[in-house]
Amino acid sequence: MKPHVTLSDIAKQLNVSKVTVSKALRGHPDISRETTRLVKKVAEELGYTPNFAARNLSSRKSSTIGVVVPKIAHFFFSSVIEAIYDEAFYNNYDIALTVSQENAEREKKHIETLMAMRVDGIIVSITQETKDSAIFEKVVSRNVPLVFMDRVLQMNGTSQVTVDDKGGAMRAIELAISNGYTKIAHIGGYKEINIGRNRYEGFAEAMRKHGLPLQPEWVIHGGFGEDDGYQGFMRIYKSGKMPEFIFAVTYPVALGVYAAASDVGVRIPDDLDIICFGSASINKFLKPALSYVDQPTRTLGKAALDLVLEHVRESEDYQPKHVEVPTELVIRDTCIKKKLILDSAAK
Amino acid sequence: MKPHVTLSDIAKQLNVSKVTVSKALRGHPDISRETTRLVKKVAEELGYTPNFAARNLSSRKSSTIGVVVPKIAHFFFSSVIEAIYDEAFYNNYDIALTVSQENAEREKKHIETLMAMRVDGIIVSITQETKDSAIFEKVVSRNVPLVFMDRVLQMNGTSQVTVDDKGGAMRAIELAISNGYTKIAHIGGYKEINIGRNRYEGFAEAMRKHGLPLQPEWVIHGGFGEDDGYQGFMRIYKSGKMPEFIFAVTYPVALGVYAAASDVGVRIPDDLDIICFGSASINKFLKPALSYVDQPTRTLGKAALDLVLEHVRESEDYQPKHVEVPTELVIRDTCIKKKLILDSAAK
DNA sequence: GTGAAAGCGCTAACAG
DNA sequence: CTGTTAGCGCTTTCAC
Repeated sequence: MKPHVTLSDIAKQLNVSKVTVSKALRGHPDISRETTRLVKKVAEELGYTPNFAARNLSSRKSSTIGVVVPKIAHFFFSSVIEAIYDEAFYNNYDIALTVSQENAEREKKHIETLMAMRVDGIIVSITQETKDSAIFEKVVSRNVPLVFMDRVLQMNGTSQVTVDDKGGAMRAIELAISNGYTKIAHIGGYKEINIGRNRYEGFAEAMRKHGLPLQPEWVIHGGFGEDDGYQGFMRIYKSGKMPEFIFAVTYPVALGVYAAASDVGVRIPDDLDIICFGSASINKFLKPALSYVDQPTRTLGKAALDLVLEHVRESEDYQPKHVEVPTELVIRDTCIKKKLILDSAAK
Repeated sequence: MKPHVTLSDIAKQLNVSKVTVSKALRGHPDISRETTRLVKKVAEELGYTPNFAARNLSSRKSSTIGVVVPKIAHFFFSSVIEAIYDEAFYNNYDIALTVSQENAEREKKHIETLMAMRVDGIIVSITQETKDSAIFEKVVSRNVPLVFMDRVLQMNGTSQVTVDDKGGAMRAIELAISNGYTKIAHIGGYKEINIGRNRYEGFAEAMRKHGLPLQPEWVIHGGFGEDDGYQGFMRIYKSGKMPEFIFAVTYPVALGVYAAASDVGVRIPDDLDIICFGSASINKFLKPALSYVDQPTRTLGKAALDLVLEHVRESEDYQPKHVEVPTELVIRDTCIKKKLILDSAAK
């Protein structure tokens, strides 16, 4: 069996040139309707499959956007990714998706692979541990459009799509305060990364604004996973000084708090109330379902893709942008006004 | 700025040929250590990035495996995918991941893209609605190694990796029976797809074996998502004939049952007990945590990748394989022996 | 409307 | 050990 049908095979059969076939297949207006029809028919019959490697090499573009995310088994990312896919599909682009597993070295390797693939642009959400921006500088110096998404690095020549982390955090804390809480803890992410830093700052600012002191025992910094939530709670618990309320930096961290609290017999939300940043589709099945600061994942994914494409298309002196999408407070079974209700009941 | 550094640029600078550079960069033993060192040094200095399109075109291979899954925001798939990535990484392969969104048309398009990319092999988990195997026949006829994973199509020339759906389902039902239940319902998947069919058959066979009749009201067939679970429960509920126990075809379906049950005031596991196929990392935070038939997702992903690579490497007359990985019953807070305990307490 | 020529950047096969 | 020769399959000019 001949390994692969090529343009020439079709051309030969029709007694036209490769060029005609190439153009016809791409629907180029140069070619007459009749010829186009014929070419397509024969291509179909022969079972022609274009060779992207050849096409990309020759055209110097790939019509694919590279994506690097730290995790995939995670509601936030898988949801954003679906949105990116949909938007790419709609724009006739392919996505080359890679997963860094929160590992900076892998991240670097993936970006190198994407550049070697000559993707038209790259969207990345950095790992927890990414410090070195060298690889990203390299991307920029190659004139490959680069968009940071959610977890970003501040860099010239790159666009960014983030959520309003600080504002969202502030409103969450203010909700807690308006519910009567004053002993408020924060299990936060690394401060080196924007989402960790900004959510912390929103927390701190809201506290300051309402004259509440920050207790060092009640401010924890760590990673963004369940384990980190578990450990974070335990550190607070063992300090002997229990807060009334915890603001968790991510949904998984909040889940970790649930697990830890349950292990030591602390009841949520009665003994300890909680709110977090982000959610998951399974939240409605949690008892109690977490109230949370909603991150519009689809908006985020779509915005990220639109930004790269914008950059891809405008070429030369494109001015990178920073898009910040707003958050929304969603109230479920935690952080509700029960204290106030109790207070008024006591009267 | 010169768009891209090429082999020739390096070659020129060193006064050697492109071939020498090419070989040196790939660590070919032909080239002396000294030359190799020099070449690599210059490549680094110049910021050389290989061009995969050119490499693939010339070598007629891509060192990448295509993957098509129906969903990504889903614990089962995201976990399997992580395993596939890890195994590919370990074997120096790249993964081209695509998501069909349970849409057969997209699935087809993705497979065409992967073939156009000349991936070395393809792993696919078909959509709920995939009927037509034509596109897969095309893959096989092109001699592209094809491995079906979890959701499979029975086809000559393809390998398969599945879990022991029937056996797992049987054991789940037998557990329920041994716990004293006789009124057992099944909210199942489409019977056209192996996982739906086999889990149903395991259920049916276990029932038969223990002399329990199948009530038509208690056997529902539908999709694999939360909605399907919700609807399925409601159909059973509205039939007026409530079972004591439900076997849900997937974890999301079970979640849908939770939601529906909660909406109509049916308590789980007291009024209605349940078990399901598959789980999720958040299960431990559910109240009650679901007992389930565990699918070893990492094993599945690794096996799928190993199978494609095996096929890729053995070329010619490779005999496709069917690997079936065993399941395990995991007991959490549902389907426990409470009925027996009650019985003995009553004596 | 169509085609001839040239080349994208790399590797395979062979020769030295 | 190194280099020469020939493409891989396609798209781009630019003629006709």
